[in-house]
Amino acid sequence: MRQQRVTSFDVAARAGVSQSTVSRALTGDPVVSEATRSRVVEAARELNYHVDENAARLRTGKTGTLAVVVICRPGELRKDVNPFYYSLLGSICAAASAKDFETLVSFQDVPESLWGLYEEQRKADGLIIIGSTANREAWDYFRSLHDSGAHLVCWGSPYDDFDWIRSDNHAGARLATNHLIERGYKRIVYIGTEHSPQRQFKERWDGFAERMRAAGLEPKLAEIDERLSREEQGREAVQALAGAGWPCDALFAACDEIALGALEELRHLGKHVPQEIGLIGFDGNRAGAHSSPPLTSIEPDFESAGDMLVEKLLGLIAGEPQDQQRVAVRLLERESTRRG
Amino acid sequence: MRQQRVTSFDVAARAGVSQSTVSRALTGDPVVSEATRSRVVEAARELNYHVDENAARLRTGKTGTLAVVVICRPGELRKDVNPFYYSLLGSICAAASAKDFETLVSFQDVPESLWGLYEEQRKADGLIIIGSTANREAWDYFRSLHDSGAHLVCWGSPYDDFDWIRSDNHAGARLATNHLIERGYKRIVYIGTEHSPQRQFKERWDGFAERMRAAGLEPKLAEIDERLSREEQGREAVQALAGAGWPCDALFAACDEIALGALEELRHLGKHVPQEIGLIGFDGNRAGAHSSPPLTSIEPDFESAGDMLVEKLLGLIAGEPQDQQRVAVRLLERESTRRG
DNA sequence: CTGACAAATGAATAGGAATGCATAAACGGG
DNA sequence: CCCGTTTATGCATTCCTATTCATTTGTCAG
Repeated sequence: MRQQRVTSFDVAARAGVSQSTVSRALTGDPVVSEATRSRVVEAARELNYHVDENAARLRTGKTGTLAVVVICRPGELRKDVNPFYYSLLGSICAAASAKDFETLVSFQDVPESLWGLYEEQRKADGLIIIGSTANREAWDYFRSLHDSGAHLVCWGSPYDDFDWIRSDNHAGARLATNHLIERGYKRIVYIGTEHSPQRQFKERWDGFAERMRAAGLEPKLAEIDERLSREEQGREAVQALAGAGWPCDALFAACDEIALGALEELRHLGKHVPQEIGLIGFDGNRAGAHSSPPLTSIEPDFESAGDMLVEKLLGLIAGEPQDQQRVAVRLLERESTRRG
Repeated sequence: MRQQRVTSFDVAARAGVSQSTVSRALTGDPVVSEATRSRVVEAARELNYHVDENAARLRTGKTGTLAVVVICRPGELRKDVNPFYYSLLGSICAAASAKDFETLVSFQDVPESLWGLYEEQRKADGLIIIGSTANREAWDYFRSLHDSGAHLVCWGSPYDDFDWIRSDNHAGARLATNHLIERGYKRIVYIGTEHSPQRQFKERWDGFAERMRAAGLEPKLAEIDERLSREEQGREAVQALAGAGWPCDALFAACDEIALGALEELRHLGKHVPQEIGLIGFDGNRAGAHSSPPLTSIEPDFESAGDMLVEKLLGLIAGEPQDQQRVAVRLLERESTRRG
C-alpha cells in the first residue's frame, strides 16, 4: 500500500540534476544557482518530497533537537509538579520552536534513566534542565555530565559554574519587601532559607534582608524543612508562627507554593489576610490568581525566560562563551497585600 | 579533542566477533549464544559504547518517539494554557517513558507548523493530540492527517471516528449532579453547552440532564460563548444569571476554568459560596485547591489517562484494532458545595 | 564414518542525505 | 584565441546500524 518513499534521487531525476544538487539546493547552500534551486524546489513539491530527518541526522551528527528535563521529587506524580515549571516548559518549547528546534521532554526523578539521553545516544544536541533543586541525586548526575563536556543549561542551578538562568531574585525580593513596607507592614517574616545550596531562596533572602535593613527593620527568617512538600513547608511555618504568638504582621514566602500552603493554614487558623497579616509569594504561579484572597506575587517574564534558556544553549552548542543572565521580574499585585 | 566516535566495529574488534554479531547481541536477537552476548556486552561497557540512535533509526525506519501536540488557542501564551493539559502532558510523558518511548512535545496554535512533524519528516512514530478543541483550523488539519493514514490518538476529539480517550463525562456529570442534589441544591444551572462539536461538554450536559430529570428537577443551561476565554465564559454566565435575578441555587460548570471565572464573579457580586449558591467544576485542576472556597470538582484519573493514550497509540502503530475508552473519574469534594 | 540438519557467526548490503573532490561551463583579460 | 578564474554541478564516499544471505561449526542418526 504505502508506496516507496520519495528520496532525493527521485527529486533529482525529476528536476534533471544530481542528488547532490538537490541536497545543496534544499539545505540552502549558496553555491547553487537560483534557477536550479527553484527547479528543485518545484520538483520536491510536486513529488511531495520531504527530507528524511534520520538520514540527515546520521550524516551531520546534529539532531535539531533540544532535550528538556524536568526534575521531579522522587515519586512525585506528574500532575503535582510545580505549575511554575509547566509554564516554563511551555515557554521553552515555544522558544525552541521559533528557532526551528524540536523539544524532547522528559520528567525524571531517578537520574539513571537519563543515561542515554545525551551524547551516549545522540538524541539531542543539548540539555535544558528545570525543576526541583531538591533532588540531589539528579544534580550530582548533571554535575558529571557537565564536567564531561555536555552542552547543558539550567534554570536555577545549585552549582554556580553551570550555565544557568535565574529570576532576578535579589531585585524581586527587594520589590516584594518594598511593597509590603509601603503597605505599612513592618514585622515581616521570610519563609524560606538562607542555606546556600538553595541558591534562589538564598538570593531572595538576601534581597529581603537588604531592603529590610535599609528601612531600619529587622529581617526575620522562618526556616523551612526541605524534606516536606512546598505546601507543607508553608503550613508548618504558619503553625510555628502561631505557636510563637504571631511575631509578625506579614509573610514573604520564598515561592508561591509555600505561600499557598501558608494561606491555607492562615485561613484554617482564622487569621485574616490581608487585614491581620499580609502575604506575598514569588513565581507568579497561576494558582495564586484564584486563591482567596488572590495572592500577590513576583512574576518572572516567562517568555523571555524560555527565550534566554534556548538562546544560551544554542550559543553553547555553537561554542560561544556565555555569561550568566537574569530574567526580569515584576510585581503582580493582587489582594493578599491590599489591606485597609 | 573529541575522540572518534566508538562504533559497533570497535566493539566487534574488542570482543573478537563481527559487527553483525555485536548488533544482534545488543538488540537482543535470541540467535546469539549467551557466551558471545556477554563478551559483547562487556566490550561495549569497557569502550563506553552506545548505539547511534540516528543510524539505527535510518536503518529501521522507527524512531522510538511519540509526538505530543498541545493545541492552543491562537495567540495564547504558553503559561496560560489550561493546567489540565499540563497535567495530562506530564502523565503522557511518564507513560511513554515507561514504554521506552521518547516524547517530542510541541505547542501549536497555527497548524501549518505541523507539517513536517509526522510522516513527512519521520520524526515520530505517532501523534498524541491534546488541548483546546476550539481551534477548528488545527483540527481540520488533523482530520486530513488522520484520513491519510497517520497514527494518531487524541484527548477529547471533536471527531467521533478518531481514536480518542475521554473522561467518563456522562458518569462524572451524574456524579456531580448527584452530589449537588444530595447537598440539597435543587435549582441547578449547567454552564456549558449542549452544542455537539464540543463533545465533552455535550456529554456532561447529557449526564447532568439525565440525573436532574431522574430527580424530577429541570435541567437548566447557561450557554457559553466559545469566542471568550474559559474564565470569561464563567464570569459572563454569572453576570447573566445575576441579571435574571438568580434563578438558581447551584452551578455546575463544564470545566474548572469556567468554574473559577464564575467563582471570581460571584465573589465580586457578593454572592456567598457555598451558602447562597453551590458550585462544582470538572477536570480536577490544581488551581481549584487554592480558590476561595476551594472548588469541588470531578477529577479524571490522570495517570491512567496518560497510560491509555500511550497504549492506544502503540496499539495503533502495531496495527491492532482499537476501541474507544473512558477514563474513570471521581468526586473531588472540597468546600464550594459544602453548605450548612 | 558420513550425510542431514541445526546453531552460530560472518560478509555484504541497504537505508537516504551531506560533503570533499573533481570537473564542466562560463567568463574575462591579455 | 588561449589560459587562468570563478561558478555551478556531478561523482563517489561517508555516516553507523540492522538485516539478508551465505558459511562454518557442531550434533546426531543411520
